[in-house]
Amino acid sequence: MPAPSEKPPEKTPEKKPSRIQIRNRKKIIDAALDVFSQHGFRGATLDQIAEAAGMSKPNLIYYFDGKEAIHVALLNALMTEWLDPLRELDAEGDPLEEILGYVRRKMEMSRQFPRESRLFAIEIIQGAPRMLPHLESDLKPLFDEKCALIAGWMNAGKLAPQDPQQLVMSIWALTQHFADFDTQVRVLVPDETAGWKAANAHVETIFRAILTPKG
Amino acid sequence: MPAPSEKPPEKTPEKKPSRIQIRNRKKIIDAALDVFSQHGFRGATLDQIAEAAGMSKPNLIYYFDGKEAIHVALLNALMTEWLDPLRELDAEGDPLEEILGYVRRKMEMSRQFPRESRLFAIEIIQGAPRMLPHLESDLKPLFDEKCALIAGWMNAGKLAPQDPQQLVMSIWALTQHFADFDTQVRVLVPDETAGWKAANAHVETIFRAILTPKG
DNA sequence: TCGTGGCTTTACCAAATGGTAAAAAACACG
DNA sequence: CGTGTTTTTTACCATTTGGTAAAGCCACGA
Repeated sequence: MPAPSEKPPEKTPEKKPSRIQIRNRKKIIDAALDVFSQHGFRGATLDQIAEAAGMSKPNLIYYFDGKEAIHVALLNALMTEWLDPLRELDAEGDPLEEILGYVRRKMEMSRQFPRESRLFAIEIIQGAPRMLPHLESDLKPLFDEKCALIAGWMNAGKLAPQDPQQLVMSIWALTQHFADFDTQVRVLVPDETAGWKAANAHVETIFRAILTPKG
Repeated sequence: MPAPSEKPPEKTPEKKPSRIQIRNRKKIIDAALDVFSQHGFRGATLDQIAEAAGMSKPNLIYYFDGKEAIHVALLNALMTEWLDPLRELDAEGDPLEEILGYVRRKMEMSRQFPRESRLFAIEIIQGAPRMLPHLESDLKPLFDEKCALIAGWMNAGKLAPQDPQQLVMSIWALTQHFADFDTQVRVLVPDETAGWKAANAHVETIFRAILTPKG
C-alpha cells in the first residue's frame, strides 16, 4: 500500500502563482469581462478574449483550463464583491438611512461597474446555467438574513410595513436598470450626467416614500 | 432603354404568402424566440432554431434570408405590440388610474410573455446592435409624447410632481424585472404564485405612493 | 396524366471555433 | 554563465456553424 501520507497536508499541489501569472490572469479576467458581458457565454469566443487581453489563444489555455473555466472564475470572483453592499446593511444603524445607504451603494456600483452588472444580468436571463449554485449557496442565505432584519425593523415600527423580499428585489430592479439598459436610457435621456442625477434622486424618492412609517 | 414602367406601381414583386408560408414563418419566428431569448444573437445557432421549429436548416433559409434576417423579423414583429400598453395611456382618463393601469398591463405582459421580455433585455444589454434604429424611430417619440402627457398631469396637480422620464423608466425596470430575472426570483421566492401576487401588490403600492398628489 | 411551381431534403462547403502538441523563447537562480 | 523551469508562439486538428446547390417531392390545374 502507498506510503501513508508523510508530507504536510497539501491537498492540491498548487504552488503559489508567480507575478506574471497574477498579472496575466488579471488581464484575462478583465478581457473576459469585456467579452462575456457583451455577448454572453455562448456568443463569446476565445479569440475575442485573447485579443482583448493582448495575448494568443493558446496562452489563454495555459492560464485557464478553457472557455468555461474562465467564465466560472470570473463569476466566482465577482459574486463575492457584488454582494458586499448588501452585507453592509447594519442592524445597529438607523433603518431608513441603512436602506437608503444600500440603495445609494447599489446605484454607485451600477455606474462604476456596468460590465459586471451586465454580466450578471445576462447570466441570470439565460437561466443562470453556471451560477445557480452560487445563487443558492451565497445569495439566498444573505437575502433571507437581510429580509429578516428588515422585517424586524418593520415590526418595530421603524419602517412602513410591507413585503421585505419584494422591497429588496425592487431595489435591485431599479438600481441595475441604469447599468443594464444603458443603451436604451441613452436614447431616451441623451444627457448622461443629468440622467444619472435624476435617476439617483428619483430612486431615493421612491424608497423614502414607501419606507417612511406613517406617523 | 427598358420599357418605361407600364405595370401597376408594384415596388417589390412580392406575391402574397401562401398558407404554408404563413404557418411556417410563424413556426420559425416562434422557435427563434425560444432560442434567441435564451442565448442571444451570437449564441444562437440555426440548427437549434431549425430543431425547435421542427424543420431542416436549409428550409429555414428558404423562408428567411439568413440568421440575421430571422432576428430582425422577430424584433420588428415584437416592437410594435410591445409598445401597445404604453400607447393605451389615455390623456382623457384619470391620471393615477391610467398609470396604474399601465403598470398592471406591463406586469401582465411580463408574466405572459417572458420570452419576449428577455429577448428585448438581451438585445438592449448587448448594445442593441440590431434595434437602435427602432429605439430612435419608434420608442423615442412615443416615450416623449407620453412623458409630456404625464408632465401635463403633474402641472395640473393631478399627480405628485416628479421627473416623468424617470417615472416611466422606473415602471419598466420594476415590471420587467420579474420576467427577466425569473431564475433569480425563483431561487429567492420559491412559491411562484405567491411571488407574483406579492410583486403585483408591491409594485402597485410603490407607484400609488409616489404618484398620489399631496392634498 | 403530365407538367409546373412551390416546398423540402440530401449532400455539401468554407470559415470559425475550442482546443492540442511541441518547439522556441524568456526567465530564475546557483 | 549554464541549466532547469516557466511562459509564449507556431502549426495544427476536429467539430461546429452559417450557408449553398441541386435534386426530389407533392399538390393542383390543364
